[in-house]
Amino acid sequence: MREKTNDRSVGRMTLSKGEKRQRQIYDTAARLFAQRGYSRTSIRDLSEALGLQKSSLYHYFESKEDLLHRLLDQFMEEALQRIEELCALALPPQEKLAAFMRLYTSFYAGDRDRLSLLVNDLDCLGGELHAAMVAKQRRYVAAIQGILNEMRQAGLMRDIPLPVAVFAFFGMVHYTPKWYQRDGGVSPEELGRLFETIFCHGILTGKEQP
Amino acid sequence: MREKTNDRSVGRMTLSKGEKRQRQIYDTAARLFAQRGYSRTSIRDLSEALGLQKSSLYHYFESKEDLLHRLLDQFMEEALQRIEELCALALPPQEKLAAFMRLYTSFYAGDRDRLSLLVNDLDCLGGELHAAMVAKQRRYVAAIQGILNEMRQAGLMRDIPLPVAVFAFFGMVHYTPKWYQRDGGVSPEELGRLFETIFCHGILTGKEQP
DNA sequence: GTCTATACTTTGATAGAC
DNA sequence: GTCTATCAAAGTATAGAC
Repeated sequence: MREKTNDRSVGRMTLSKGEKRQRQIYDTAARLFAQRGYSRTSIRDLSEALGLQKSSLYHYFESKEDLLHRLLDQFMEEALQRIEELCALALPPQEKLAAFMRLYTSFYAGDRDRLSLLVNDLDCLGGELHAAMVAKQRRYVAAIQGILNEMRQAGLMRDIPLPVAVFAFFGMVHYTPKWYQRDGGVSPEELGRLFETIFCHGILTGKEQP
Repeated sequence: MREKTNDRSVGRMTLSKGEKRQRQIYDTAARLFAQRGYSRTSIRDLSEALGLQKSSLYHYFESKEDLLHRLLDQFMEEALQRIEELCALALPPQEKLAAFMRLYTSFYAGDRDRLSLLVNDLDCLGGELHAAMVAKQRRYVAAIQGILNEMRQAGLMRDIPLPVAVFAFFGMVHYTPKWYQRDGGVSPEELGRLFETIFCHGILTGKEQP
C-alpha cells in the first residue's frame, strides 16, 4: 500500500540504508502534500504515515518549509536540465517546439505528485526560497517563448499574443494533476503527443498534418 | 486600495446597509483567499482587512468552511445557469462549441478571485459540501462533453480522447488566475476568442477559418 | 451588529535521553 | 537515528455585555 516506485530514482541503483529512508520520507511527503495540500498536511500526518515520531523527522530536514523547497528544487532542476539540453540542439523550430511539448508533458504528467506541489504549493515558500523557484520557472517560460518567437518571425504562427499561447500550453499541462491518471489508458508520452497535436494545430498556421 | 467593482452585482442596484456589509465581507474574503490561499488565510487576517473583530464576522457566516462554500456555490451556480441556458439553444454544434468556450472563458477569467478559489480550494470543503460542489462541476464537463460528442459523431474531430480534449480546455481556462490580468491589454472576451481559436483549430478537423 | 474575553485544538519546532 | 516530553504560537469558535 505504501511503496510506490518513483521516477526520481536517477543515478545509482543501490541505496544505503540512510538514503533509502530519506527517499521514503521525501516520496511520502510528496504524496501527502499532493493529496491534501502542503498547508493542510501536518508534520504529524507525515510522521504517522511513516510510522515515526514527529521529532524524528527533523533529522532529515530543517523545517517543513525546507522540506517543500527540497522537493520542488530537485524536481524543477531535473526538468530544467532536460529542457535546456533539448533547446541547445540544432533543430528547426517546428521540431523543437514539438519535442519541447512532448518532453515537458511527459516529464510533468509523469510525476503527478511533484507537479501538484509545483502548481499548488509554490507560494507556500517565502522570501528567498520562493524567489529562487520563481526564477527557475521563468527559465521554462523563456525557453518556449524563444521558440515561439522564431515561429512568429517566420510567419508560421496565428495572430495570438505570445503570453496567451505560452500559458495556454502550460495550463493544459499544469492542470493534469486534477484529472490525469497514468494507468487510465493514456501514457504520459501519448499525452505529450496529444497535447502537441492540439497545441500545434491550435497556434500554428500553414500546412496541417492530415 | 480596497474597493474593487466586481461583477457579482447582479440584480438590484441598491443595497441595504446590511447587504452592503455582507458583500464587502464576501468580496474581501474572496480576494484574500485568492491571494494567499484559503488554508493560509485566517479569520484574523480577514477581520483585520475589514477593520472588524474576529468574532463579529460570525454574524455573517457559520464557520470558515461555510464562508468558502457560499462563495463557491454562488459563483458556480451563476456560471452553470448561463452555460446551461446556452446549451439549450438550438445551434449547430460548431457554433455551440465556440460560444461555450467564449462564455466559459470570459466568465471565469473575468472573476479571477473566485476562479482561484474554485481551482485551488475546492478540496478544503469536506463531506456533503464538497460532494455538492463536485456534482456541479460535473455538469460543466457533461455539457462540453455532449457537444464534443456530437462533433465526433459528425466526423469533425481529430483522433483525440474526449477527456483529454475536455480537460485541455479546462486547463487553459482554469490556469488563468496564475498569469492573466484583465488590465494587461486583453479583455476576458478577447481571451475567450483566442482560446476558441486555439482549441477549435487544435481539436477539430475539416476546413479551417483563415 | 459589534465588542471584549476566553475556551479549546492543532501546529511547527526544540531539548535531551538512549 | 529515534524516542519521550514539552513549548509557544496560531488557529477556529463561543459566551455574553452593550
